[in-house]
Amino acid sequence: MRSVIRPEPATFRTLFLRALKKGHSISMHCTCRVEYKGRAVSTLETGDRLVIIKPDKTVIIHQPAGRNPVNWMPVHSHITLDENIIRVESVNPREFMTIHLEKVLVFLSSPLTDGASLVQAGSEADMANMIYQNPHVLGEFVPASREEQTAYGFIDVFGRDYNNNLVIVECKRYKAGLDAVQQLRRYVEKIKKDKGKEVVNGIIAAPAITENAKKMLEDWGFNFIKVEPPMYLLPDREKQKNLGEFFS
Amino acid sequence: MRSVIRPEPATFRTLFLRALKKGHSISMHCTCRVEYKGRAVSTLETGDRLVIIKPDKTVIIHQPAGRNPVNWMPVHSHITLDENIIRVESVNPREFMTIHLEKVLVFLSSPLTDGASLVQAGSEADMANMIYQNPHVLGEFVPASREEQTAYGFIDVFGRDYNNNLVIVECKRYKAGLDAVQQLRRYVEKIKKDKGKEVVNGIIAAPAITENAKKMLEDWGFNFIKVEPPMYLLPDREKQKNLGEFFS
DNA sequence: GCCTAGGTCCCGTAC
DNA sequence: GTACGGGGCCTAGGC
Repeated sequence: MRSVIRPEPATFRTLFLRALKKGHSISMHCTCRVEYKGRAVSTLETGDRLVIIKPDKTVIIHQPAGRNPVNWMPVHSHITLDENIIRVESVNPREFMTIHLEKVLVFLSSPLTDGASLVQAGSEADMANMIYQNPHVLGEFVPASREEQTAYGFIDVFGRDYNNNLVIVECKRYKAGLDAVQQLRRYVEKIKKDKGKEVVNGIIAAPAITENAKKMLEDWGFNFIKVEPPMYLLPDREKQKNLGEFFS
Repeated sequence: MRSVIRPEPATFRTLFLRALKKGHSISMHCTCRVEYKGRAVSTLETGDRLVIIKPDKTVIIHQPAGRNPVNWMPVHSHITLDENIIRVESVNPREFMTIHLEKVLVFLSSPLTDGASLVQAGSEADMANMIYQNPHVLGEFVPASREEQTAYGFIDVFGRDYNNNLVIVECKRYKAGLDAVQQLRRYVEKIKKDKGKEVVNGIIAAPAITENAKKMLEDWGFNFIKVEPPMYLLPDREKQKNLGEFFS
């Protein structure tokens, strides 16, 4: 572990290359200019920033404000140090970044070890599971399959209503917008066409829906049902994939 | 500017609170556990991470791998230190995060000053500008308005073909997918309906298009035209906003 | 490798 | 404030 304030250029280069080679995590506060060329082109003129280099060769540059990095390079980039210039290169997508160091204010490196991974609940998939296990939240709904792949995308939950009509459910963990309705519409049209069904019902299951989306939903004869995403871990039930039988 | 390896708890608290108060940028490598509750809920068990706290009270936590933070809190959060626990609270959206510090491996803070902002080219807006200034790239196309916010939505480029039919152009800086086609379809349908036009043509202008999207595009009688986003800064031409006249 | 869709998406912009 | 769409989006999951 090393931490050096205002290292001399030679010292910095030694520390930097050693940390890079050993796979340590590097954090440095520095004054620099950044050039990027790849999917777009950009220049960031001189200023003080935080530069992060991870053992997996991800490079992230943060200005002193905002949640998102101002510049970055993806995992598994190729990193070299050329005098006071850090050159970063990526193959796929093909992109380049150069960090022109004017001053290294602080250099810091440590061998961080982290075996944990985030355990999380409240996703759209959790919602789909919850509906599948508690179909009554959608009223007259009998679930049949979950996370079904179609040529036009994934369908969250599949089922029938009490009149035996097909029902397609699109879940959103947040307030549903126009895009959610379009997505549902795409699935319904595809199923109607492919299966030659006259009536296929569509449901948006979400905690809320925007005005415009509600209107478009009604224009297409679909329904919105208010459902909150479950904020707890559900018991893992084996996925049921039987669309073939379902349609027989 | 401070940099301390393995600070004592009391020392850490002093340094942390002082940096927070002074609006310095904090970067620390530490062993910690993280709990989050808000739009979702999550737990990240103990491991070594980089914790960033910015002067604008953004909090970002990075594991030693991957481009994205594993946990974060938005700009303008409320941050307090309670013994060895950093508590972070946000009002909108309402969320909470706690960082349970086990060991501070390195603490680092500096008063970073950065007045620069990213200058970038190659965006979708750049594409729309380029098409507006060089309409011949779309063939028989006469542009009329650009990036027009109308009751029908945000349409990239508007115009007519040589038969005087309305044309709506949707630009994508990357390969266009199903969502792009549906977006175009929505705009075209809206214009047709609201203006009582029989024929409204739709164009996807993008460097490429997926197979399924191409198929859906053709099903709806729209066209794809290959256009690359301009990777250089265009001369800024004043926006022409005359949709009202255009439709008269 | 491509395609599709989710994300504690973030972010700007128009209303 | 909400709504809508872009992003060098990133990332996971299928094929």
